Amino acid sequence: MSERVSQSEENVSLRDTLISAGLAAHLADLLDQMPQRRLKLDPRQIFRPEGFSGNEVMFVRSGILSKFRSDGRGGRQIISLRFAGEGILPRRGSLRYGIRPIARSEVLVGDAADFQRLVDGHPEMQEFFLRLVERNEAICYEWLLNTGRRDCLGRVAHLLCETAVRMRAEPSWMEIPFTQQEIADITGQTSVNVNRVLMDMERDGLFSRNGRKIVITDWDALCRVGSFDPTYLAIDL
Amino acid sequence: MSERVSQSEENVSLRDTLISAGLAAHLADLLDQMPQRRLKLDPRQIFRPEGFSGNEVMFVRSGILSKFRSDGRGGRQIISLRFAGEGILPRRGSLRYGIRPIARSEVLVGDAADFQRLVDGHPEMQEFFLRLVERNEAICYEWLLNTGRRDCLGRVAHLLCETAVRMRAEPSWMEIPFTQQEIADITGQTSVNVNRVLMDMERDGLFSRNGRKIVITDWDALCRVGSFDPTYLAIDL
DNA sequence: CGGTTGTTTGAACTGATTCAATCTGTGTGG
DNA sequence: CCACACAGATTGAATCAGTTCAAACAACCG
Repeated sequence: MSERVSQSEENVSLRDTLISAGLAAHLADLLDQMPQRRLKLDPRQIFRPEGFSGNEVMFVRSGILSKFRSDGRGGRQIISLRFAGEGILPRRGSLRYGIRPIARSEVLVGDAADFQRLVDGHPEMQEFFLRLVERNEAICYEWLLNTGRRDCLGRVAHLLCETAVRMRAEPSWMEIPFTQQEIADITGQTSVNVNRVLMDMERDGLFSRNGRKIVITDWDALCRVGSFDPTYLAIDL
Repeated sequence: MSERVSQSEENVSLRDTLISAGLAAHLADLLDQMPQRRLKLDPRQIFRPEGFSGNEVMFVRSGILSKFRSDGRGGRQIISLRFAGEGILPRRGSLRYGIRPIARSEVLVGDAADFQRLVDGHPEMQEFFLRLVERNEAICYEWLLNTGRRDCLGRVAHLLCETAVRMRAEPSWMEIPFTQQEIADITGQTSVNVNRVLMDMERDGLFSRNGRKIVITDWDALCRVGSFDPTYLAIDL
């Protein structure tokens, strides 16, 4: 599909990221030239509160955005992630979720109407975004299986695998972008337990850690623990 | 939006159901006239196994379809439901989930290509299905919050509320279409616990039961327990 | 240096699972 | 109409995975 883009590279252009995600160059140019604001977001500051208008497109240039919902009692569930090159499409009405960057992120925000015009005019682009929507649906189903049926080890392992693939991490290592609290918010657990799971997995020889940086010593075993099969993340078939 | 269609009525036409879901009559006619097979499905018989081709459209005329995934060890997670009038759109490649009717169901199956032609030719129809896709995404997010953050009582209450709305049940009562095992498969629990939750809720005066038939005595309280807010299920805004 | 944010650890607790048995309702065939 | 089979619902007891609360520790940053 696409050549590997280093995870450490901070200044990839949106154009390049879209192209590496499978969009034709001339269409990526069109999106790149759409009227847009470029915003730098500080990590963990709420960018859009729950209930905000969905009348805008967002593309992640670098970093990670999360969609989240809060339950009544201080809890928070992260329901979706957008890595660099991925986007949040417009929705009619208001969003039922909030948007919060995970790491320091750069985002392009455009007008829903402009985006709609572009997509309507280019069936190939429509096709591209349809695929992304399908991919997001597949991810959502995977997460439902994760929170619904897998045990704590499986949940975290699956998330790590998915993250490694979506970040296009080097085969051997990656910098985990999440705090343990965020891993808990994604997998429906508590940070305390996530911590214990991470230590268990390290003890079991799945990877070794140094702060957020982990060296995956046994990728196959990690996939097995998380029953992870990456095919659902592929965009080109 | 739409007039109430009785849940007991078995022989509603797809056309009517689509219209009541918000599709213009002449477009509903077109879908109705598309080449299609009509199938009657027995409850709980797997209709499409996991990994089946996604090269077809399905519309539920009556009954309920479920998308499910099995974990390795006998467990099963239901990741999505389609009630009468709802459909499963084509996907490129193969499905990562299986399809299984909940109740006795009648389904229309058409060819992906035929469907695509229709949609491409009618922007209004495209708009309609886009909205349904967005609705399904909203439901999926709601389920993630459900399995991830709510306790067993909240999960079941939320499911009951959602089901009542999507079945267009009478305000006062409904026939629960699920076995307790299926409720467990949806909410990420065990059937034993679901049973206990149901008895608790009955004891708390949220509803009274007679077999699968429940009379909801306190709808507001049920909504509160499940922190259910039906706006995400609306199609027309 | 002090403040802040995130990680690690322990101990007590509890919500939910597991396993196993019983009960109930429904449909089938004799 | 009864006997039987079968699927689903109900119940109890033991167990355990994961939470809760609280405290200590580490890393980072102005």
